[in-house]
Amino acid sequence: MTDVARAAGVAIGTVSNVLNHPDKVAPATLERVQGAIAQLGFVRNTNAQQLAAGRSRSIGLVVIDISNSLFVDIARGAQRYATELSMNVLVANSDNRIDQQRADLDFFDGARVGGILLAPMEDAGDDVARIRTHGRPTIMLNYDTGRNDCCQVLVDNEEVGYLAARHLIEIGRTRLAFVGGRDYLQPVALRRRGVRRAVAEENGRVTLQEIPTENLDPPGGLRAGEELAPQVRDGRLDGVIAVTDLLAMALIQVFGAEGIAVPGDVAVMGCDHNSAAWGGMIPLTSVQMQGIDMGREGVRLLLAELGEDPATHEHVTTVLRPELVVRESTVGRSAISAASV
Amino acid sequence: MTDVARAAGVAIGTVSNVLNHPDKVAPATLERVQGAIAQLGFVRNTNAQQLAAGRSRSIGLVVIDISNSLFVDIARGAQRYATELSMNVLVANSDNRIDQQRADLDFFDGARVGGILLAPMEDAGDDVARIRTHGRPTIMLNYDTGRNDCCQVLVDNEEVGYLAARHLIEIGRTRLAFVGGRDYLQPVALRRRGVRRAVAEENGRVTLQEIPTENLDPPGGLRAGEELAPQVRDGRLDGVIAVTDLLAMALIQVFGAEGIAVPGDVAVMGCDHNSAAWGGMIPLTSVQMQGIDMGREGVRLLLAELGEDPATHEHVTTVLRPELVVRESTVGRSAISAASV
DNA sequence: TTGAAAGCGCTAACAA
DNA sequence: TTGTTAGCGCTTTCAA
Repeated sequence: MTDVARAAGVAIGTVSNVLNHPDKVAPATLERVQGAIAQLGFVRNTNAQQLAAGRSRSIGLVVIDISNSLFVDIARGAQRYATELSMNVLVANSDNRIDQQRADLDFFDGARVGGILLAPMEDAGDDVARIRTHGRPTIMLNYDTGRNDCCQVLVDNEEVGYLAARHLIEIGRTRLAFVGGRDYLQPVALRRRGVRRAVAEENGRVTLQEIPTENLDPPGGLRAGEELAPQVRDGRLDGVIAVTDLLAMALIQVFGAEGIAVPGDVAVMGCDHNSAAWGGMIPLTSVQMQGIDMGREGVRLLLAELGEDPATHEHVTTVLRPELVVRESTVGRSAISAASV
Repeated sequence: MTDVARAAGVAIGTVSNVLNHPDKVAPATLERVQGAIAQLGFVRNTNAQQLAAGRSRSIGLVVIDISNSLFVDIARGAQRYATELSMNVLVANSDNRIDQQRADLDFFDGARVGGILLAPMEDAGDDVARIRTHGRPTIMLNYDTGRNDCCQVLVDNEEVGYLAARHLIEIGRTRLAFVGGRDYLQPVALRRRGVRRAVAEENGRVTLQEIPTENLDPPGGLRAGEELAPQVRDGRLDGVIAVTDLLAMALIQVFGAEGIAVPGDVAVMGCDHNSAAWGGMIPLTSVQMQGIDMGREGVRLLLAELGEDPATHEHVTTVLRPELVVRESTVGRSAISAASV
């Protein structure tokens, strides 16, 4: 910056003003300094800037698994909104490791970012508390701490399950199964509850069986599929809600191999609109998790919290409404325009 | 840090030594200072540290599209290796926008990271040159500038095409088609060349037709599939190489809808082992692009360049060998153990 | 409107 | 082995 000042024949403080308060600088000087900046290819040192200014234009985003498309969407949404506000989002991927997640949080803490967005897998209460101690707001994405100890952006996972079950019921399916996971995972428990509610509303006209699986990966789906296939043939089952798209795709694979038609014999749908399950033979009906909105809203809440007095700040929780995405696996090809592929 | 010094009853320089040169500190003092650090929950300010030290323990990774699993793998590989070296990788996603890519590069330049890994979509020569001017090494991943103006890590894309075609030939397919894109995309041109070479080696025993598509997305694959389906029925085609996995999945989808058996009537394979195409009805044979290795090698080259005198540094290009991944879409279920699902 | 100078929190050379 | 101190590149008063 000293070089720029010399080249433009002004003092270093003026260069700083050109960068930070261009309105406080005479037009002629401004132009001269900007010329020098361009000429020298000057890029200001963010470290020094942050150190001197004591504030940051960066936001740290820590996601537990970047290979899940929900988190990619969150990153995208956060990034786009931050760009609009001329802020920056840095992404750290914890690669499904809880110790890495802690390291990522500490890194951003050390970098003195303005705030942190955290999309965790499990509870990270201690880490968040520590970082908050340092005066850095942290927003939780897609995870309900249940403690009202930070702002949160959630999707109404019970509504996810409800929407899924309603959809199957509305297309005339009456013998349903809910496949997936175990209730210690927050989203599983909530989606299950929503499914039950939708079924209960039908006063016995619709039946529901629940098939837990060891985990949420395709192999679990294959086993569940083998268990369910005979029921489909016997007419005891005509609609399946898998708690994740990956599970749904695995089920469809098994049904296909067993000669069962989807959605003819059985409609199958997922619940998290995961692009890792796209491109399959049968496009999957699912429920959109609003990742883009989640990232965007996270940034918004973060900035709101940054703008408030920490002493009086009240944590807010934004709950997003999920949306049904209807594709072939429940209604068949006929009902969908070719354009939607 | 002043607080830590006071709490431990030492000078601030000693705290710095504890952090940076623990061997230069008496064990008793060391323990006392570390105690104070833990007690106060002190996290050192990376900005100040980098400013004072003039070097950085961070690496910036700029990827053009984080929703492509190759780039996710690259990030993972880079991250894991950097962690081993107690360095940090920050990821910026350019979201397929070239101006965002430039902004990302400038951001890392401003943050004075140790070096930059760039996995670009198109040429970014100007930007890289500018950043290099600032003395920051930049390594190109998965893109050959053809100018030997920086270190590069590439996959032998001609070999990708060759491996793909060899595989189909080895399982007895003789009437092949290469589907995909246009040659202005580097990987497409190279893979096509590899396919041609494999076919040429068969001295006319194998035929090859080439079907360009408008882009590399599923819709392009649907159109190509409709063009090819009649040929399969006539027996004029028994093996297809799609230049991307997404294209391959779209082809399989069309063939399925037309009642054509894969791989019975026609074997179909992709070329980039993209997880966005997993979970489909028919697991896809493809060619592994070694993303993890690419990220890892990128970090290695970066550190090597950082360790050398810039004046004498010679750019190196590492070319990774792709690997065939055989799954059902070319050899059927029988040939694969159920475990591989 | 511009210039001068005091720090931001840390590192590293040097002195004790 | 520990303490002292001069910057690192910038922002931001305050004075001119």
